[in-house]
Amino acid sequence: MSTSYQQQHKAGDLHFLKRLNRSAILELVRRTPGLTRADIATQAQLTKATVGAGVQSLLNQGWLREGELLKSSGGRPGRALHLNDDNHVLFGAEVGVHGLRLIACTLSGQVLESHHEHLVPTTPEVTAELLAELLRGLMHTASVKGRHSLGLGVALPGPIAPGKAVLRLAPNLGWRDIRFLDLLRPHLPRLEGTWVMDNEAKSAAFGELYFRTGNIPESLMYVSAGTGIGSGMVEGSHLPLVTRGVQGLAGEIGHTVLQPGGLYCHCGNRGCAETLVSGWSIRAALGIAEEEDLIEALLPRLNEPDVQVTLRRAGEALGILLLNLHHTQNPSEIVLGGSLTRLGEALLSPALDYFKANQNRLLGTTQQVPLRVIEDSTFIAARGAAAQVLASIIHGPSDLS
Amino acid sequence: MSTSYQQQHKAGDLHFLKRLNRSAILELVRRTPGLTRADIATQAQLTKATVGAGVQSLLNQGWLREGELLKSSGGRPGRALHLNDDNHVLFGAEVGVHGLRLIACTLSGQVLESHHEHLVPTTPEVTAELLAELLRGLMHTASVKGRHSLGLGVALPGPIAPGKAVLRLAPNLGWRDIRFLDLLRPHLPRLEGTWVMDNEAKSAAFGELYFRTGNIPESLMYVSAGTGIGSGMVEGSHLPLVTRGVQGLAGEIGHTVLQPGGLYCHCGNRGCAETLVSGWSIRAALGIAEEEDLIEALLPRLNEPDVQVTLRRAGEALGILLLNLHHTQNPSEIVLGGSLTRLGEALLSPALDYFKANQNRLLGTTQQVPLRVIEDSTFIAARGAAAQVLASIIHGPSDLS
DNA sequence: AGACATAAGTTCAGAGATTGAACTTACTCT
DNA sequence: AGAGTAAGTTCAATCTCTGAACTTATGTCT
Repeated sequence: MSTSYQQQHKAGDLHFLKRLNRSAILELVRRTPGLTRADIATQAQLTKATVGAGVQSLLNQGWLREGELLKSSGGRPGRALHLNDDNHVLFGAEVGVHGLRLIACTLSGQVLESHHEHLVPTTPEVTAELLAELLRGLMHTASVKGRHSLGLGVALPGPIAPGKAVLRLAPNLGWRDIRFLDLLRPHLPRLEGTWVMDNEAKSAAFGELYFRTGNIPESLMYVSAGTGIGSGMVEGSHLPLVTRGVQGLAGEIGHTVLQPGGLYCHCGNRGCAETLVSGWSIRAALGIAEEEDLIEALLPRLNEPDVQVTLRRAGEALGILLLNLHHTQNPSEIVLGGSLTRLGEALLSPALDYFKANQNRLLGTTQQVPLRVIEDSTFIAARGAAAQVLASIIHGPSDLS
Repeated sequence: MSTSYQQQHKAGDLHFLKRLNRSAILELVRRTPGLTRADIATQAQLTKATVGAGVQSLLNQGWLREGELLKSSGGRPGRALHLNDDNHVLFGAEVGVHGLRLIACTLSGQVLESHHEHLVPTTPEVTAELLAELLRGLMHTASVKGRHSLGLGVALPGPIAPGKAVLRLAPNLGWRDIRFLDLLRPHLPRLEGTWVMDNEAKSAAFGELYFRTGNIPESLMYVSAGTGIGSGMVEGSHLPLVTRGVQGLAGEIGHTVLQPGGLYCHCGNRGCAETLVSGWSIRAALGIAEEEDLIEALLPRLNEPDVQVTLRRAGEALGILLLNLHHTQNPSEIVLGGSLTRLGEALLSPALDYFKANQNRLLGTTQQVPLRVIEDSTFIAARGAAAQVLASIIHGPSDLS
């Protein structure tokens, strides 16, 4: 199951058609900044007249701005069009196991303000209140003030019930069946626009695809390696959809079995990927206490043999996990993030080596699936949640106010 | 990457809108036979006038037929609408490792004719010629003759290059980079309509979702357990899309690693799922020759201890595979097919038991993902390929001639 | 049986979005 | 300076959907 921007099997009236064309124009400019009206007419297969009218209305509403005059190739030069980054603001937040991350960004994903609050979240209610306070702080900064808010996206560390805004489970927070947005809303009556929430790996995946310009991959998978292991898959370069699954369990790759009959996992099954590679399994293997920051504790110890062995084994498991995703969903691009990437080569080399060595076994080609590692993924999920807000407005039923 | 029915980021003109509304009406009646014009107007959010005009044109073109007068609830009774199964025919075929399967079916997926030719395909060219001959035979049967052909779908046992009609690899046929439709076309100049080809598990998955009426699952996964193991995932109940991946490797679950450092697979890697559960691994474990039919050889031997142990181990691996898919893609429904299902309980019980025992570990719910086993999956993929033809016409750019 | 209520389906003038052709604008090349 | 080319605008024509009025067909109440 995917996020659908139009759940019903609706047909369309003229108003719908107009909206569709406006959002097609906006998408084209968003993906290829500097397009001219003539370019849009060609690519969207609309007439110059329709595009002219559509662009004009998007200019008036503050979504687009006219840019420089382009070089002529023997005729009247075209006028470049760009997203208008000055009028709107998107808010994104992530509730993580070790802290709250917040950002405010523009239509093109440019970060205006960000904040990372280190803390271990307690109850959903207290966390919501604190997050709301921090968001109010962001709203009143100079670079944000005066902009029209399009909405707020919240990324959470666990599966979300599809279709409902319910966090089903966050094992590392001890939360279950939380309607987090409902807890947040009373504290933020002034934050206007669309509110959405999603799983952190799915938000991250979405943002990595959605804010990209130029050549957009057909699909993208984000693997989030932290306390647990999760993934998010986005498909469709033109209208990107996040795969969720009936129960929101899509991407719970930490609980795919890699070692039948292996160690017990906290989920009760044996041999889950998380028993081999995850923050908690590394802690368990090396005896690092919950109170210590795992990464800070390990970085000075990377030369110790037992640390090296532990990370190499974990890395090998991560490599297998990546290969299994390659043979299950075969994304156009893989992005690896989460706090564990900060451990560097000791963990990543075995993983990337295994993946490279085995990804072409079936087809015998030399084509490599691009795999990018994000060293600092602090605000990736929060920014992705903001991207989801924008997408739900552009592709959703609303009217591009 | 998914099959997209409109590859570009096109916007729409009035003609597009009309086509969209016609196909929305057709889809509604297809999914809910017996709908009235008034029902359609409600569900598609169109006015009675628009629906009336649309239905009239679909009636004239032979896609719909008027049925019985429905019971009135205190007003004029509505006229039931149904797919018109009398005018069109869809052709579907599967090239399998042990034979060719062909069907001709109606718009609603009702099989008109079918044929199963047992043989081991040789070269692509010879196979194409033979398949063409068999298809011509189907075209001239009484129940097919006179119908307007909408096209042909061909299912093949290997990954297909996305966007191109190229079979990248069929390990069990020894084929590589075959443009099968191009080989077939010269022999079938009279078979009109849209031609498509796809991987057999993907075709099967598509057909299982697409021809269903009533409550349509949001997604469906078909697991094909035969000589090798493959899967196909379809998402979106309203506009179903098959997940393919950049290289067409999505669903190659036979080569996900279940046992790091395990047995060597024919792909060169170690511990692939196929080394634990597949036609060839069962043959290897029990020493059954290629020439023998695996199923026929085993059915009389199900009481033998070594057979039971082998099948139980294979079944357990299959159970893990299903659970891993559950935690990776979380389909709304799983359908298990392929020749191995004919082995019955000995193989299936361990698989289904493991899946049932572990699928709810994360959320702690009691909700079960429906898992259906198809005992006789002979024509499932061929019929699915026919479904893909229909879908490409209804949702594609063509005009519902 | 007849009158009334209710709901399905049709008709048609009107609204609204895209179109295509003609036109204007603006730059390059000779 | 003039011809050529391409971008963008204008506007009457076209096409589809809409909304309200109308017709048709059945159930229900008296």
